[in-house]
Amino acid sequence: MNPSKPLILLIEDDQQTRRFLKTSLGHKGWRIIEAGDGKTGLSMLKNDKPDLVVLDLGLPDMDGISVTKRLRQLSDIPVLILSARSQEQNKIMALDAGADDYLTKPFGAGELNSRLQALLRRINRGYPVSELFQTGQLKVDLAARKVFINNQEVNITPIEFRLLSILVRQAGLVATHRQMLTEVWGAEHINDQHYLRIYMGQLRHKLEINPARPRYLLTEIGVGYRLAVHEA
Amino acid sequence: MNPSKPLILLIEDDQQTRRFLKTSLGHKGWRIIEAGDGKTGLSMLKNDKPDLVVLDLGLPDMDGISVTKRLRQLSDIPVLILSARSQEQNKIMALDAGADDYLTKPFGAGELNSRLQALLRRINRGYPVSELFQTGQLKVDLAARKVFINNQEVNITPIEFRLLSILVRQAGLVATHRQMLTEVWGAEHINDQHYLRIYMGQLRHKLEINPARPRYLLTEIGVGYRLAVHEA
DNA sequence: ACGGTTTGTCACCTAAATGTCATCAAGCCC
DNA sequence: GGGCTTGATGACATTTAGGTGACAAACCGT
Repeated sequence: MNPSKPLILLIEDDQQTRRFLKTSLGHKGWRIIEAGDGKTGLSMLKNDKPDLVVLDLGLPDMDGISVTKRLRQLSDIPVLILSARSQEQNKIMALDAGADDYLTKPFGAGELNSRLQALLRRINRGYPVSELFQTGQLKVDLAARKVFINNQEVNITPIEFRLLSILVRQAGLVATHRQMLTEVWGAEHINDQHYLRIYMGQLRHKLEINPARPRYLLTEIGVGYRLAVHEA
Repeated sequence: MNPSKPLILLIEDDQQTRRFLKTSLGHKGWRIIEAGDGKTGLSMLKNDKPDLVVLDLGLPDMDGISVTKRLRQLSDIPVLILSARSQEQNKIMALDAGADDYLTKPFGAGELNSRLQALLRRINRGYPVSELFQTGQLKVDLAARKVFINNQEVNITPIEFRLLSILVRQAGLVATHRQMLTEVWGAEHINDQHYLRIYMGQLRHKLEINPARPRYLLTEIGVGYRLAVHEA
């Protein structure tokens, strides 16, 4: 997490909106970095690690829903969508794709500010700051995004890591198929349990001594998966 | 936190809105409990431990902002505000008082559903707590889906677990054939008591020292089954 | 003690859930 | 641009659980 003021990544192509937000949010105590299109936005997400993303749906290079999904694949960061489209269907699609909030233009800077604060409140409560989780010979550092088995770092892909962090955050308890699928792929993939099999399989391959008899990543048939808690 | 469907506490005095939400959200897989005023709502929060609160701002007994603040004092539960007032100042006040989202009437059930899902996604990232039920040498952790006998974990199938949870939730009391059959197999299987014999038999086999003389899973002839409550 | 009723156990078969392998397309890094 | 990594997808193997019928045992009132 960043030093004092929270950092917003603003992905928006319209110059006028950008200026408006830059000054109004700046006055309310946020730091802001900007991207004019989806591609730039996604790469800035990786490099600058902002605390929040404000995303305009109407970008020149990619459609907003895709950007949202991509953001979700890359991180758990809160996303607030700005859009001129006020039809319910647009909102539903964006929220189901993983956005946290949806605000239609025109909007007031005050409301935006309060909504961003609300998101930040949520995130700061739920998230463990930076702790090393350990069970048996498996160590996971959520903040640093690193995984170790027998003190050896293991290379983990984004999707694998997101699945693993869900399991870590509720270690010992069951993460349901539904929960894992919505958090990683979005609500519309609730039935794609196939995905889970594939990626849980890959995780097991990387983390388990004998993937066929897992010690850490346990299956709960008909329900989901569970990370076993062992002594160090 | 209930393992099955998320539970919404709806605090709303308008009958029409209540009916509308009850049916539309019900169809989307939520369970709903209702309160007609702020006082009732706050007490239901304590007693029923819902997963989310949907709060109308215009209540008869207290103003909505106070209810929101009070909710926040009592718990971290996500709160979505419904209101007829669409002025920015109202939204800001509600959000700053601790609400997570603000939706103005009229709104669509689809959008509300997606917004609630989004909130739930966020909250699920906290650490759930698990409660341990114990009777004699039998321990059951409903959240973790784990069962222990003599401190040894026992493997339990989905149907077995569902039956066991029914018995745990009303430990000491009789669960009728009818209740167990409808909860696990659905109302149309009320007469298939054969199922119960099979699976209760399997449970006994796994949990009882001597399945023929059960200490935990007792038969109530002609009525149902009962989980015996013993000292630790 | 007896017959009918209720409950428990066994073995088997099938269907469902899960896991694995191979492949293809897209993005990313030099 | 070319090699490498990652994610998505389909086909197939494997494991596990659920359903079913036959039969044995226990229970209950008379």
